[in-house]
Amino acid sequence: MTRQRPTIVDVAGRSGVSKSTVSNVIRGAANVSDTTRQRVLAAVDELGYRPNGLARQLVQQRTSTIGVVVGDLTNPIYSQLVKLLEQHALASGYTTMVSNTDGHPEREAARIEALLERRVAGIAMLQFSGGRSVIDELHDDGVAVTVISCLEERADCVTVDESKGLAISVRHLAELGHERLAYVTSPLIEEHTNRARHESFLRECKRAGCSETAVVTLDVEAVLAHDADATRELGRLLESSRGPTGFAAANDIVAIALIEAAERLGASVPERISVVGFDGITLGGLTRIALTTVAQPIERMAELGMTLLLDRIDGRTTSTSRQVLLEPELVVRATTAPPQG
Amino acid sequence: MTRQRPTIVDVAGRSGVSKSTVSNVIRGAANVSDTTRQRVLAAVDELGYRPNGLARQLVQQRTSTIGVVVGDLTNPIYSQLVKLLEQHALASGYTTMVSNTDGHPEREAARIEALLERRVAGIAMLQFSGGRSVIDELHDDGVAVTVISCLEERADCVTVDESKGLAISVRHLAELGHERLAYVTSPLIEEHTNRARHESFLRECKRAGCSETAVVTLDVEAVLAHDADATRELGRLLESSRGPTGFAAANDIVAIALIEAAERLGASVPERISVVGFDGITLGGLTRIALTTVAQPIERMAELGMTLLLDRIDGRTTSTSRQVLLEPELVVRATTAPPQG
DNA sequence: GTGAAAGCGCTAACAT
DNA sequence: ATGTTAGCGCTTTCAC
Repeated sequence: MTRQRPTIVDVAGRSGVSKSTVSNVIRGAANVSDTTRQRVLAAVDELGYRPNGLARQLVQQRTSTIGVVVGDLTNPIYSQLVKLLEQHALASGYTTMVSNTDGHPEREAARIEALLERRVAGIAMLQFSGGRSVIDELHDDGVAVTVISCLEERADCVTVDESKGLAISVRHLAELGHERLAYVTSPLIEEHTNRARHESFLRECKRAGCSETAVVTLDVEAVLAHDADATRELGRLLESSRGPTGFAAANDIVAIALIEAAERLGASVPERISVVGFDGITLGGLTRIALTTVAQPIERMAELGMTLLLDRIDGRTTSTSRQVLLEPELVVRATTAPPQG
Repeated sequence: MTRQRPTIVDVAGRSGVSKSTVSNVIRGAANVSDTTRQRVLAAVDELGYRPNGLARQLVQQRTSTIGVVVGDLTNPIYSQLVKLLEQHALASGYTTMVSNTDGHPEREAARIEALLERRVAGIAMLQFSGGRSVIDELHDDGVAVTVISCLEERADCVTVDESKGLAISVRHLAELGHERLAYVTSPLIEEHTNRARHESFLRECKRAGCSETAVVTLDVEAVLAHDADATRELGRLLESSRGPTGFAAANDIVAIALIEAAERLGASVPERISVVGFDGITLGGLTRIALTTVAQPIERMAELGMTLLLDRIDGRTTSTSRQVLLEPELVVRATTAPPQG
C-alpha cells in the first residue's frame, strides 16, 4: 500500500542541489538564494514531498509531542480540559497525545511508558493515580510533568484549592439548615483526589457542627443503566428517618447520578434531599438539571497548566516544583434547598 | 533538564556484547543464550534504559500510531467513541493520537498534515468535513483511512444507515400525530452529515405526509450559556399557532439544547412540543432528560471501525473501499407525545 | 550561498 | 549464538 514516499534526497536530486540546501529551505533557514529556494519549492510540490517528523525529531533530540494522561475522557470536565489543553499546545507548536486510563494505575503506568518511548517533550496529568513512584520516576527521567486538577506537591501542578473544595459544599448545606450530611463518590474517582475531598468534607462538617452520617459510593454507569443493585445502598439510607438530608458529591457526574438514583427511589431533589456537585460541567446548567455545584475555573486551569509545562520543557523553569492554587466558586442553582420537616 | 538517556550502545558496553545482541534481547528475538539475555537485561535495568521509539519507527518504516480526528471532543458521543477506539487500538498494539478540529475544515487539514508528518499508520476520522480533496489526497499518499459515524463512499467507512437515520425520527413523530415538523441542527455539525440527515428528514416528511415548516439552527454553547439571542429564532417559531409541534434534531446535544431553549420560552416538552434526538448518548437516559432518540450502536461502530482500519494498515484488505451500514434504533422515552389541541 | 560528512538510536541482513 | 555493517531521513557543523 504505502508507496515509497519521496525523501529529502529525491527533492535534492530533482532540483539539482544538495540535501543540506533542501533542508535549509524547508526549515526556512537563512542563507538560501531566492532562485534556489524557488526551484527547491517547485520540486517539493511536484514530488509531493512531506518532511518525515520521526527523522527530524530523532536527530534533533527533541519532539513536539505532549502526552496527556486522563482518567475518564467521558467525563465532560476532562474532555473539556483535554480540548483546551490541545488548543494551547497547538498554539505553541506542540501536538498532544491523549491516553485514557479509566482510573487503573497499571494502565496509567503502561500509557506513560508508551509516551516515554515516544520521547514526548512533557506530560500533562489530569487525575493521576500512580502515587509517588510514578512522579519520582518521571522526575528521574528528566521529563517535564504538570499535574492538573489534583494536588501533587512533588510536581508542577495547578488545581483548585483542595482544602476549600468540599468545604464550600458543606458550608452551603449547613447554612441552608441541613444537619446530617453524606459524602458521595464513585469508584472512577482517583484515590488521591477522593481522599482529599473526603477529608475536606469531614473537616468542614465538624466545623459547621453537622454530623457526617455516611459515605455513598455510586457506580455511575450502573445507575445510568437503571441497574437496581446500584441504588440499593442509597435506598437504605433514604428510608431511615435519621438519614442524611444533604449530599456533597465528589464531582458533578456523581451528583447527577445521585439525583437520578434518589428520584427513582421516590426522594425528590431538592424537596426531600439537597445535592451539591463539584466541577461545574456545562450540562449542570440545564434547567432540567439545575445542579448546585462548586465550579472549577477550567479555562484558567488549562491555560496555566500548559504554561507551566511549556516553561519546564523549554527550561525556562529550573526551580523546584510550583503549585498554583485556584479559587473554586459556589454556583447555586436548584438542587439545594432548606430541609423539609 | 533532559539528561542524556542511555542508548542501546550503553547497554551493549555495560553487558559486554554487541548492540545487535542487545537489540535481539529487547525485541524478544530468538537466538540469544539465556546467560547473555540475563546479563543484558540486568544492564538494561541498571542503566534505566528505555528503547527510543522514534529511532525504531524510523528504521522500521512503520509506526504504531493511529490518528483520530474528531470534530468536537466535548460531545459525549465522540468522547465515548474516542475512548473505545483507543481501547481497541491498544489491544492491537497501537497508540492513538487525537486531534480536535471544532468542525473547521482548515484546522482539520492542518491536523491531518501534522499526523502525516508523524507518519501515522492510519487515520480514523469521526465526523469529517474536508470534502473529497482530503480523502483523495490521503488515498494518494497511501495512508489507511476509515471514516466512522458518517457516510463516505471513497473510503472505508462504518456508519449508521444515514438514509434511515432521521426517517425514523420523522416516522415516530408522524405516528404520534404530529403534522408540522422542524429539523434542528447546529453549526458544529459537519456539513456533509448535516445535509444527509436533513435530506433524510425531508424525504420522510413527504412520505409521511407531514409538512416541514422550518430548519432551526441552534448555537448549543450560547443556549447553555443562557444567551437570549440564541433562542430568538425558536421563540418566533413557537409563537405562531401554525408553527411546528414536532422537532427532529440532528443529534442529542442539539435536542437537549432545544428542550432547554423551548422550556425557557415557556413551551414545555412533550406537552407543547415533541423532540427526538439522534445518537443515543448516555445522559439522554437520565429521568430528568428522558430524551426520545435514535440510537447509534457505538460499541459496534468503534469495534468495526478499528477492525477495518487495522485490516487496511496490515494490507489484509486491498480491495476498494468497504462501507458497513449499521441499523439505528429508536429509543422512546419522554420527550415525545401526541400533539395537544 | 552551497555542499560534504558525521551522526541521531535503532533494526536487519549477512558474516562468523 | 554473537558480531559487523549498512542504512532509515533528517539536521548540523564545517569547508569551500
